[in-house]
Amino acid sequence: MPAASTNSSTFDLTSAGTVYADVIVPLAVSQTYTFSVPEEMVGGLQRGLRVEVQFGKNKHYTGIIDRLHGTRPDYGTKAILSVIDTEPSVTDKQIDLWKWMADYYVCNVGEVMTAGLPAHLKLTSETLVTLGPLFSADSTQLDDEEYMIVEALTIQRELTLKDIQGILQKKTVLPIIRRLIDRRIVYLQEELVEKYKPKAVKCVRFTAAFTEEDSWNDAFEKVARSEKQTTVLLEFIQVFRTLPFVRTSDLTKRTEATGANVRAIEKKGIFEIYEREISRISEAEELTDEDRQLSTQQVTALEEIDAAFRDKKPVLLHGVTGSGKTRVYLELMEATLAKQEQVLYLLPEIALTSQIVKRLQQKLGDQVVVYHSRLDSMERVEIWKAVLRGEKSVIGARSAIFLPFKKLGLVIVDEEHDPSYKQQAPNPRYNGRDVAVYLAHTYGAPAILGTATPSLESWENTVRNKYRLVRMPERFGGIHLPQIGVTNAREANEKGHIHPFFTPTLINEIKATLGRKEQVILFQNRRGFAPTYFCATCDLTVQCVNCDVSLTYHKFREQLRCHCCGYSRTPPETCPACGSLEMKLSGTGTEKIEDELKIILPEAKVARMDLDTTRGKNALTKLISQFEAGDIDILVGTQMVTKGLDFERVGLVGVINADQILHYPDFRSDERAYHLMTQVSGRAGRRHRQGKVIIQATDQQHVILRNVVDQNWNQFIEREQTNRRETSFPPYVKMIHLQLRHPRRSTALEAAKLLHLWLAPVLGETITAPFEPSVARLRNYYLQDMVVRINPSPREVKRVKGILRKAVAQLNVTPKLTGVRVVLDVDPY
DNA sequence: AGCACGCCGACT
DNA sequence: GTCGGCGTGCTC
Repeated sequence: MPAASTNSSTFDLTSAGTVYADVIVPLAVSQTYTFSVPEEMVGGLQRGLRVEVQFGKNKHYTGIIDRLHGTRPDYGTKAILSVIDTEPSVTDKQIDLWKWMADYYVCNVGEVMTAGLPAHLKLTSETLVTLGPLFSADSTQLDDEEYMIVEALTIQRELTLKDIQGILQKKTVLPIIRRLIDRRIVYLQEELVEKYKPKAVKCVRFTAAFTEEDSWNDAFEKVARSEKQTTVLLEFIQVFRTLPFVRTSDLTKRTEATGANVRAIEKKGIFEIYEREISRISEAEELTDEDRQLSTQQVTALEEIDAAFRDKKPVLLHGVTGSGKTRVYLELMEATLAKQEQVLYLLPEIALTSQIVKRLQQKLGDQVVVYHSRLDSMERVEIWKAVLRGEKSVIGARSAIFLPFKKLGLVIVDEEHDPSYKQQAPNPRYNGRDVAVYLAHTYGAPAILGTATPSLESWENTVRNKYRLVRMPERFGGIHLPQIGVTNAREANEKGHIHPFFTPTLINEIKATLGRKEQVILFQNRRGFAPTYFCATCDLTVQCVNCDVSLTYHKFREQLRCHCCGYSRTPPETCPACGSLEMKLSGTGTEKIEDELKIILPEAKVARMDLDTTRGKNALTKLISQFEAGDIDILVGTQMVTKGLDFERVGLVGVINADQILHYPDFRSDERAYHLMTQVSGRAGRRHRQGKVIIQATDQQHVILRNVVDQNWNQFIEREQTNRRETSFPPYVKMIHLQLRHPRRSTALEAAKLLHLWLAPVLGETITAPFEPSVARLRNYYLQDMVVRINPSPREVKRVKGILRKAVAQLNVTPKLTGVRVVLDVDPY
């Protein structure tokens, strides 16, 4: 159902009278707006060009030309103020995609444009301009107007576009700013960039002469005179087979030897000391995959994928962890690049720092760029332009679907099951995976969705023969499945047990793992120290002032914080209600786990990975590099640790509280639990050694846990399909979620009731009555929800979306209820 | 999303 | 008498 594309080529600009342009403005308005084109601008205008327009009294926006025509509207038009581009910044295909998204996700094109166009390409009158760091007061290159701006900036560090309009005594300043930006003389809202250099660690390996086991006797003879060196050599032989690399520090710490001892062995020609640059692929063992011949499984998969592509079918690649999917992607990517076509490779945001990205970049070189939300906006624009010229392929997070591909030849969506492909926050609430498949379709490009744990949606698409299923059920040579065990979480809370939250089994395994110089990942799906702070006398829980949630205690800042709106306060010492002094904490977050570990294992280096520790631009990369370098023994984290982190030295993964994951009030809870635990298990052990996974749970016999332990995907999916079908949930129905928001609860409720009154006769049983979500107030807005579940046939979906759109529009013109915001979420997560 | 217009309460 | 509260409607 793509929107019809109306190109300027269908309209003869030269023979007509006044030319009009329908312009998309980056606002939540439902239509395009028509501006007249001044005669001198007519030549060279086309769809996709950015123009400066005045919208309302004195707001200037960057708009995109959608259509040029000669039909005079029956209202007065303003003239386009200036044309910002000489070549379109946005392609025909993109505008069509924007419209399709607005239609599918029931929102406005302007909202899609806001999400899709990098900030630097949509200047508004509020934008701040600063002098670029490269500017060297060489004023000879500047014309008068440019000089005046630069002059003003040297006095006053930043200017708004309004200021500049004042300085130049004219309204049209964007083209001048554009020229200055292109020459890197000025920047827009420059962000602080903290530079982080990945570090190198010193590692030890045998020289070529001593690689073989039969030469080791010679080696021992050579070091026989030194007790220390002998110990070091013994230790090395013990560990080097099970570890992908051995750091000098691994040897010295364990043996009480010094770096000098290791260097002495190097001098004797036995060891070789080399620098291992962390986060870069430099080691032979990591390159072997690409040099190795394709396995028969990979060859078969490629053939099947090829056949599916010839049938114009997207592929769901169901490959277990370690089956060698990445190699398959690489083969496909290389073939696409060889045809001078572009590739879009999507990954969940967090996985973009992973080794997979480095592996792809290593193999494909500078033909690929990485695009994600942590880039600053100048970097974004550079990538945008390179992609528009057709020069680059992209590895990116969901927002990469917005890039202006010139000739897209392949789309890969890795970890397709990952819920973070769905945008939750502002409109458009799109699913990057689904948009990517549609995008591929519009280019006639093949699409491939890969995962070890397919989503029910994609699985169902293979059942309905919309997607072709390709399986890779076997692990690539020598990689072991982790051994998964469930321990009774109650043991951790038994009287007399000294380590709260940790069962004896888990503690012992952590110690054993650290003893082998391997690393541990612990998963706890809650950040902060404790999720509630309450009065032991009257049971009052300290709540957020803006939201209906309890505040989480953060020990680091000694603060209570709201995880919904960011509100924070110091913890009250006495109960705000009864004045009691007995204020207590309950529940467990990552911070508490981290704290406790530091007490139990004082010599271990413990770090935490959650939203709080990864906020800065490079904080995440830094943490990952440190973990990879072995500067961290135990990593405690939320969801983040489950995704795409492939560390060679992780020997143990622990799930602190599986009950929390298993008993989540949501139709997708079983699926999410299965995915989460299977994915986190995949972090344990790689090819050097079998990893271990320990799941702490009260309900040890929970059917999902059994499936995870047995790695029995077939049983899981069959049961889940039956459940969803019997209870009418996606993928067997199409789900649309409606949420109403208003500062007054009564108004929100009244609006919800009215909307339901209108919709119920048309939609019948398919719409629920309004209900309050579990968090009934958010950022001072009261919420009312309704859920629509309909037959997923395209015609029915289209009909219902039309009805919903109309009803919402109607609500927005109903007296007293105009202030009620309605949010529609199609295919919610 | 802004922003102005407009119609009711506490102040110089 | 006016300043300003935010409900309402419009932006080509």
